[in-house]
Amino acid sequence: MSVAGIVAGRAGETPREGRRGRRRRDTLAEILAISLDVMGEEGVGGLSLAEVARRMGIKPPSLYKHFASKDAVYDALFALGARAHHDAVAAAVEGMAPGLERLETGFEASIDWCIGNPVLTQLLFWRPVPGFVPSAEAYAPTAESIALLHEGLEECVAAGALREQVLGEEGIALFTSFVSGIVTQQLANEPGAGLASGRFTRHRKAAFASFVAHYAAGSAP
Amino acid sequence: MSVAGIVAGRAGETPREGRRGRRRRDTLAEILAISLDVMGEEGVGGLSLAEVARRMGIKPPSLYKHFASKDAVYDALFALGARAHHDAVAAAVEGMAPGLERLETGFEASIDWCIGNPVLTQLLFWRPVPGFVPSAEAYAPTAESIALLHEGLEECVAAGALREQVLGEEGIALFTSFVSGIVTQQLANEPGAGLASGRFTRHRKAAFASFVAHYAAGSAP
DNA sequence: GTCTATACTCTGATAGAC
DNA sequence: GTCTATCAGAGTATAGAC
Repeated sequence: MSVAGIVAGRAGETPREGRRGRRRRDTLAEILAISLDVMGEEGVGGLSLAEVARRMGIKPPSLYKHFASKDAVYDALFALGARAHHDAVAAAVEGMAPGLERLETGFEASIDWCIGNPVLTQLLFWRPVPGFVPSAEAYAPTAESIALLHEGLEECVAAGALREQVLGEEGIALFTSFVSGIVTQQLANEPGAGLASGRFTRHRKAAFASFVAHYAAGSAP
Repeated sequence: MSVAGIVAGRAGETPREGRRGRRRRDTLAEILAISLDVMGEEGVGGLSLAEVARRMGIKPPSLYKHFASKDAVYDALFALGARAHHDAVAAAVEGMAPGLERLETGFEASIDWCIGNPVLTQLLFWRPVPGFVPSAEAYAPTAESIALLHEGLEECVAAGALREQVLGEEGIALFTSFVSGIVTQQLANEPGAGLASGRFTRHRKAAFASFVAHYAAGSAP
């Protein structure tokens, strides 16, 4: 799902289209979508509400009818991103039979979403905004993601595919670190590349294989 | 080595110490050290030369006698960080016998340095500063680090400890991604923790073991 | 919900005296 | 190398009319 698709149905809209001559859309969603545009161009920490207002064809004070502060915009984007990421992974593994294949599908879906949503990924995983700390509500979907992952690991253990050790803190830490590492390296060093062509994402299957090799039932502890 | 140690011998100096009453030190190094302080407090992208000048007890224009622009400060810090990181890893493996143990020592040293220098790590690995692109000179030590890593992998292959496949792009990508992933997760989610206590760095040996398990000679391709 | 007007603070950077 | 003075601009946020 694209950035625009996450926020609202903004696909096909030209950036400089005037506010008046446009079909009525949810202003709140538009603020978030344009904020993402600005963050993509100026850096995640470079969001300026004045610039957002400029692009919307309104004056900065008008934005404060929708968001109490700049951090409130960040928080809304954090919540939205965490939710979208979780939903993307959950949707990808939905209906699959338990086992390593399902686990790998989730692994891939997570990386896929991050590469497709680099701005939100940076906000979620890198915390590049000085004073901003996400609210508990915004952070909530992350716990769901961890639970989903733990469930997937449990299935693999139950099926005899992975050792029990993977269910501890270590397994979760390694799995998320591997995702984070591939995504971070890719976005930092080769931002424009796609999932298949990226110098790092290209080897995501090898990364997953490493994880499995370490925890495979029958391998050394 | 501490941040202060990297830049110059500033250990034990109190932050508010006046400029006049202090033993003469290299102003250039002091600018960089205080810049790191500010970045640590305000975020990497939140560096303000005015704030640096304030803490040094001088006026902002004076800084421009040493650095042509704010990006020049970032670039100097990038160069310094890349060099320090490389040197830390090189020093750790210096004199060790070739093999997996040497490789793991480098792996650990890299993570160790990053956790000990979170601000420089963010600058080097996350690119959180909007317009800033490091110069070729600043970036140079990174190539040395890659060469050192490649050398270490070659030794392991020669010794029969790892499969030849590790020498391709994939091996380098995975190794650096694993380091980056553990460090990123640790710094983003539990910034204050140390190497041994961190929820993610605590499992760095398991991450290395995963890498080895995947490429171990005799394991499945 | 939008506007005008405004208050306030901060920034990076330059010119030129000393 | 330091200063004063200054530019030229950005930003967040609020008050209050409409």
